[in-house]
Amino acid sequence: MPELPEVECARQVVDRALHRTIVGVDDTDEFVCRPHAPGDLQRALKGGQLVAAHRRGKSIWCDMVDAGGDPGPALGIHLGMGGRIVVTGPAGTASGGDPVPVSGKAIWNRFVLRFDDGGELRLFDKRRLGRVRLDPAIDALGPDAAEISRADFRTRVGRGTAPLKARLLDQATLAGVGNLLADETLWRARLAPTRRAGSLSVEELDELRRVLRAAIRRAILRGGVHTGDLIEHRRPGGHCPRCGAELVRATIGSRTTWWCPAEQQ
DNA sequence: ACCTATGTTGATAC
DNA sequence: GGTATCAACATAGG
Repeated sequence: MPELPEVECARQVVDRALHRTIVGVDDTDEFVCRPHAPGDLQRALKGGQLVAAHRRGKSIWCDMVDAGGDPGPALGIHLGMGGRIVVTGPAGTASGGDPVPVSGKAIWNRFVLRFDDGGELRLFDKRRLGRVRLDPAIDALGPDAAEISRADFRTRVGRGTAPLKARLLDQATLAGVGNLLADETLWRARLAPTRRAGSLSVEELDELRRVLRAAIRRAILRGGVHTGDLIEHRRPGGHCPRCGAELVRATIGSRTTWWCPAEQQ
């Protein structure tokens, strides 16, 4: 599920793991922890504490201190296509806070921090496309989609010959927009995903930014991008919930894309 | 068996 | 160098 709204919720879950001493690390999943070797993360994290959880786009990273209280490497967490963060409280207490109960095989816990109070932070990810690494390259990401200024949005999004949807999905342009949020936002803005990004007027770009920010806020409040008004209609035979026209489907930016051919221009 | 999937990335070709 | 495209990644579920 993870696009920006889901990742912000996950970051808030990570907040509950702060200031707890790490006594155990399961970093044995070589795909999720790549390019680190098993044991690398354990050595870097054991005995330390997470002290802050940040997010930019779909990436989370945590500031660390070591056992002596000195700054350590940052711990980067990416949820991939379907990862979730679970943080449990001290042993014997209810597992805290996760809005949707997560249950499944232990093998789907791809990375685990165990704290001295008996609680854990887990990256639960059936699909295994999530990722954990030290000192992730956050600078490679564009500005966060929920924070980007109007001026930056105009110059970064409103250029180039790629289809508008591909531009929105480019995390180096703008961080946080995924496939569902892109379709929902373009539908709300009445813009065709096939438009060349550089062909948008300043007015269209400002409106697109306004609609995107509203869609993000709404998704955070309602529990995820899948709650968007268009999303349930993204299926064969689906119709535009505003005008009733049959939606069309195509692959744009190498992702499945649905839109209303009558309204989105 | 075959297809699709809310993401990222490295290779490739302009 | 910048830009754009897409297969590959690992796995589950329809």
